[in-house]
Amino acid sequence: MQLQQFLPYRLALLADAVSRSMAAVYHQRFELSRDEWRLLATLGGAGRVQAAEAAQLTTLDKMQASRALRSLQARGLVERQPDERDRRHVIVQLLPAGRALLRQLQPMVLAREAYLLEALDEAERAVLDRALDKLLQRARTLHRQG
Amino acid sequence: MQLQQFLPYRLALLADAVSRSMAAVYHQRFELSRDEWRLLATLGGAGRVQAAEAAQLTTLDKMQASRALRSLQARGLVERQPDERDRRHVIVQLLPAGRALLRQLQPMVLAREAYLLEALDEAERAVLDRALDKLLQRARTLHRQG
DNA sequence: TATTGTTATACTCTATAACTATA
DNA sequence: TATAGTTATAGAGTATAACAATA
Repeated sequence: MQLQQFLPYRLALLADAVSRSMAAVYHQRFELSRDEWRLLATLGGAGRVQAAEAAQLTTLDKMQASRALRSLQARGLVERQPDERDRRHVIVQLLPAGRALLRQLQPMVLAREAYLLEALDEAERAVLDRALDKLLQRARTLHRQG
Repeated sequence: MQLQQFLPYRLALLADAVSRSMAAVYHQRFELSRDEWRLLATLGGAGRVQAAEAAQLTTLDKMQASRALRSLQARGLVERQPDERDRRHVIVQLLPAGRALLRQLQPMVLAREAYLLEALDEAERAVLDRALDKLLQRARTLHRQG
């Protein structure tokens, strides 16, 4: 068995390298954690959402989301308000400062993503796109079964 | 921007799900860490190698490799001996117990990898194979440049 | 009694660098 | 003085569950 050819290993290396190349922007340059960056990006397209919804959209659990949102609020980037109709819920939304930061950050990470994808032609991108979905589905099936 | 369509996010989710589906075997069933599993798999195909070589083949740094190898030795799975020609070097190799464990473990993870890849036809696998390499190359370029 | 979100805590990983022994 | 490997340690991330407020 060749570890270098083992799909899980190759995916781990790639995801790690890609993640680091993005973190160079959102972490080193904007001092956001990965979770904070994910929430910011999601809230940028989502308007007002419940905390649980924001967590679900970013694949964070409620605890990770809670901590990241608290930190974003402390920096004045997002607002958290109790939902008046059910005060157990918290409604989250970007503040202008968050929007401004996102307007700076987003083009930079999208440019990096574009640079990565330039390695592939249209047909290859289409195959990759479907392959990632299919593999994810199967990996989750394996994971559910233990 | 849609986080769900963002390549780095999708790769992270996939690599994480795939990694968990493999850890279900090597970790939960055989009580190996990811680093230990990587070293075991590599030593299975490599014979006697220097510690630094083993580290390089598994993309671990010398500290991670040192710890994982110590733990594998403590369990009687690998042997570490000083190199008589240069006693700063450590030569590592699998012991029979390590080989036996690998013979049990390897078919299980390879079966899981095969199940994942069954989601794709031959042409798709070929494209994925090249795409992963090309993306890794570009991600590393980005990472080197900061 | 159940649900949402928060807090506490312990555990694992990671990163940096100091240290040991050999050369 | 340089190298291979080990050890120490601090920081970040992760996982579980106890907890408070509300329903």
